[in-house]
Amino acid sequence: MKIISWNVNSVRARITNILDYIKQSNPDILFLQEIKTQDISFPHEDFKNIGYNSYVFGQKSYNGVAIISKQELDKINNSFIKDDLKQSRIITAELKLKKKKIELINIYVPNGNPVDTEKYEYKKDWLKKFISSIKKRIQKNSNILIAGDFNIIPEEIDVYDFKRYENDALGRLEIRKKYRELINLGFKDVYRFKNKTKQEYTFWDYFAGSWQKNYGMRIDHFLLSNSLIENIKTININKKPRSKEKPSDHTPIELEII
DNA sequence: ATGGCTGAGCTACTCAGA
Repeated sequence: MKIISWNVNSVRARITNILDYIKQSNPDILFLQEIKTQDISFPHEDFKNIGYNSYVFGQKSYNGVAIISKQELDKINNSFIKDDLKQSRIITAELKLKKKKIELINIYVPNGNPVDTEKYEYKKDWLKKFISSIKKRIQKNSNILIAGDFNIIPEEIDVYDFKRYENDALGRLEIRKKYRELINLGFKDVYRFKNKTKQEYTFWDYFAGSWQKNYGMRIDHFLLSNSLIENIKTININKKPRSKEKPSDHTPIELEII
């Protein structure tokens, strides 16, 4: 079972790249973030034509998340938290894997910049609500997979120049502590669990030749509840899509579970 | 490097991203 997460920075602007990538990587389930469109203008047909169902929580212009899946998924839910700004940032579903029921949670965490503004407060509040909901969920179902664009640099190793980001909304200790708080509820950051010292990134800015200079950061993550650790087969950051024409600024992170 | 580049909505320019 291959599950992939990718912030595509507009599903419609990226549709050719996305379809090519699906054909090459053959995921069972694909989490998309920043689809930047409403449900009504989501390219459902393009995914249907290559054998995938689409479950979409979109909005006009900004944000938006979707789950693309070969098999039909149950219990699709777009109200995992109460979002004060009513932004489309979480979609959840249930996956049956052998005898386990796994709650799939696809997230697009607010960016939060600039710090010391209402945007930063929104990110903090959003994370607080999210952690609180996860705490409740994990008491009912211990099998949880959270993946998406967290907009959090977990540790110094996860960015090309930490000093530049230590007071940024992605790297501030206050925000990184939220990430640790979430993990301490009973999760593993699968990439870091499998790669203790490796320095790889999932995002590179469009400007100033960031990609060419490898000025990147690791802000897209897979968290698996401790109950599912034994199911991990591989975790991989696939840099190829970032090198294509008209790329997203993020690249996919790929998880295989058995 | 609080910049520069990209996309949406719309057709001139602002907002948002990280």
